[in-house]
Amino acid sequence: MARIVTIRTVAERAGCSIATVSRVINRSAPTSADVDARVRAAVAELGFRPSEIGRALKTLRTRTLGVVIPSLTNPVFAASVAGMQSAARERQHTLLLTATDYDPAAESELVETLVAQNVAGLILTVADAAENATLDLLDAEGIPYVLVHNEPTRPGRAAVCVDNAAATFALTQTMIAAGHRRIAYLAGRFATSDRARRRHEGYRAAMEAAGLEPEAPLELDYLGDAPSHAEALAGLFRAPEPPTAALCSNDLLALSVVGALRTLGLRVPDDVSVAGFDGIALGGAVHPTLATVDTPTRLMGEHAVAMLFTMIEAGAPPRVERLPFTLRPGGTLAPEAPVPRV
Amino acid sequence: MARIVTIRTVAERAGCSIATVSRVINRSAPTSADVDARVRAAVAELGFRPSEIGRALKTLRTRTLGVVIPSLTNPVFAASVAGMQSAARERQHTLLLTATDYDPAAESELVETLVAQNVAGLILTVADAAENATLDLLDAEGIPYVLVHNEPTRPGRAAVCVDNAAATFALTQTMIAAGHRRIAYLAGRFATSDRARRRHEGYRAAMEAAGLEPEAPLELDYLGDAPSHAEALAGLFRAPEPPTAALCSNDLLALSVVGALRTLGLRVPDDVSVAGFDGIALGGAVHPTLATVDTPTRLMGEHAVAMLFTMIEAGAPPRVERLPFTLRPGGTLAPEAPVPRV
DNA sequence: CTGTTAGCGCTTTCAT
DNA sequence: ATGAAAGCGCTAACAG
Repeated sequence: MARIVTIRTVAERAGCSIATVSRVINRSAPTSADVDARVRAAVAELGFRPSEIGRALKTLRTRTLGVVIPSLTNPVFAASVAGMQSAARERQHTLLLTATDYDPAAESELVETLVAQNVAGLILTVADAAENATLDLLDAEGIPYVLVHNEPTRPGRAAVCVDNAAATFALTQTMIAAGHRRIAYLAGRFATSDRARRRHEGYRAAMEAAGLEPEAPLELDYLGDAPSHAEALAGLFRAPEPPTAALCSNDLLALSVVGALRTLGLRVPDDVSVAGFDGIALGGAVHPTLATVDTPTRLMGEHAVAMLFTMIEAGAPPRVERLPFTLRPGGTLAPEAPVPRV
Repeated sequence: MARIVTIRTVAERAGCSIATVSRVINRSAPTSADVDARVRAAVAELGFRPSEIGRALKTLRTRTLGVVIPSLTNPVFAASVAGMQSAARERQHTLLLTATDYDPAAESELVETLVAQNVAGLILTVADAAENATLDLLDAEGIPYVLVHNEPTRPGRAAVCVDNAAATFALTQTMIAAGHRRIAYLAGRFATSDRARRRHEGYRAAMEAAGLEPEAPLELDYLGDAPSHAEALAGLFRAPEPPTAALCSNDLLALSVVGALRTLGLRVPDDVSVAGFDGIALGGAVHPTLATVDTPTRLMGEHAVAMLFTMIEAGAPPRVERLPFTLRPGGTLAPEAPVPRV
């Protein structure tokens, strides 16, 4: 199966030593035009590709980046992995991809698996970047890594993210400016997303800055289907003074909430406005379009790889790169109709 | 950096030879309870994880599966990769993920990269499974691989897919039963998707079986945005006798087409019915919901891994596994209103 | 400019 | 039941 043609086969065919073959292939030392041509011919004839394994064992360095994300099913992570893949390919690297399925306990196991493969570095989105034994381990072993989406609170951790609190602050302000006063905050599970928590802080700050009462966050599982969300939302939206708007901690949840509200007989945005967070492509394909915070998800993946390489190759210190976000208007966010103000 | 603790470190600590450490770790030969305990203690204390590289070099076999897909941005592929990842993890394997970005020329390069990494096997979705030099190469080298989504025409190629033609045949019949007579077929680029071609065959067969005139397929790039699609569709739908329904070769395209039709001032489904293919989750989240062929995308990824393992470990011959599909009704598909029939 | 050789971490005979 | 030693494919000293 696998490889039968090794560097030795090539050396024999070219009539030189394996060291010379290596030199020609990697241009790691000058070689004569003569032997150079013979080696290249032999390589071509035999269809030789040097084994990454052999190289890795010698150099203790692979051309592989380990990736740990919660799930590929969320387009946000799919997009950032797409960015990583593209950036990694530009640098002749490949991605070793793993997913936790939102199980924080899986993180350490997956990281160990990846470390055992001698990945050159890691890119990960974890449940909680603050309290994380796995990251401590990587720090201790000096293995370079970059967080994506996570916005680390403690210094010394490299990350590519957006300013989550500032973004929800701005989004909440927009909703308030549209006349909304009772704005619900619906979140994915806080336990598996420090993003959801940071985003809630921005919401609360904006509410308080406007002299409004922040609602207690309602935690939903956005992997759940719309019917289950309808149940969870029924109490909130059938109360005497229901919210006129809902800020959701991510787009997938927001889309599901729109469906759930319809199930409850509420119109979006006429009865309830909805906004999300992330800016997934499909938010623009639905009708009405989803109002959201547009984050450069794919770019975040690309930048994470770029940053990881500066750490690996130039020994750059960890830093946090906050990419710009924009508010994306959408049909799901309307002026609060019944009692219009300012 | 990487690993400082090797099998030798463990052997010293446990006071035995490295061979014994290996035996204990892999249970590859009986060991005394005494040394067994010492080795395990040493492993735990030192935090030792055997290097996959060292193991791979010796055995010429990694615990890694190579994956080649067109793009992670399409939820269909993201879902099948999610299935692969989960199935691979169950078997202590990881995925080496690459994407072609719909460039068929990239396929061979990526496969070579993966083969150079000594992957245990490959799972791929290619532009065209029939004419494919890369697959011929894998066949020649005897490297096990399984296609996903592709429905190979030539025997001898392992694949997990659905019966694309049968599915669009059934879907087209449903549209015809709803009274539609002029049904357009909108496709992603045929050149990069043998699926789109197979699906068109089913459409044409159903139209002809009903004595209707199949429309020439209109090729669209579903990575294009809705405005560009609106232009492309304007001619077709502003003709004197426009189609009353559009069958799209995939869901992402269908969602985009729904948006484009709206841009043209056409209502869905009142003026034009739309159906897709794939069954991506978000088709159920939009309003109206997308009528489509529901394919078990994630399951296809899982089955592909399972099949690959039977080939790797049991030397099972390549076979084609066709998974069941279902027609998913949706709000985008309505009875043809103006002239209702049967 | 080129060849020889050691050795990366591990598994696996072959002895004992 | 355990150890010694070879060797997987490659790179990098070191010689020449």
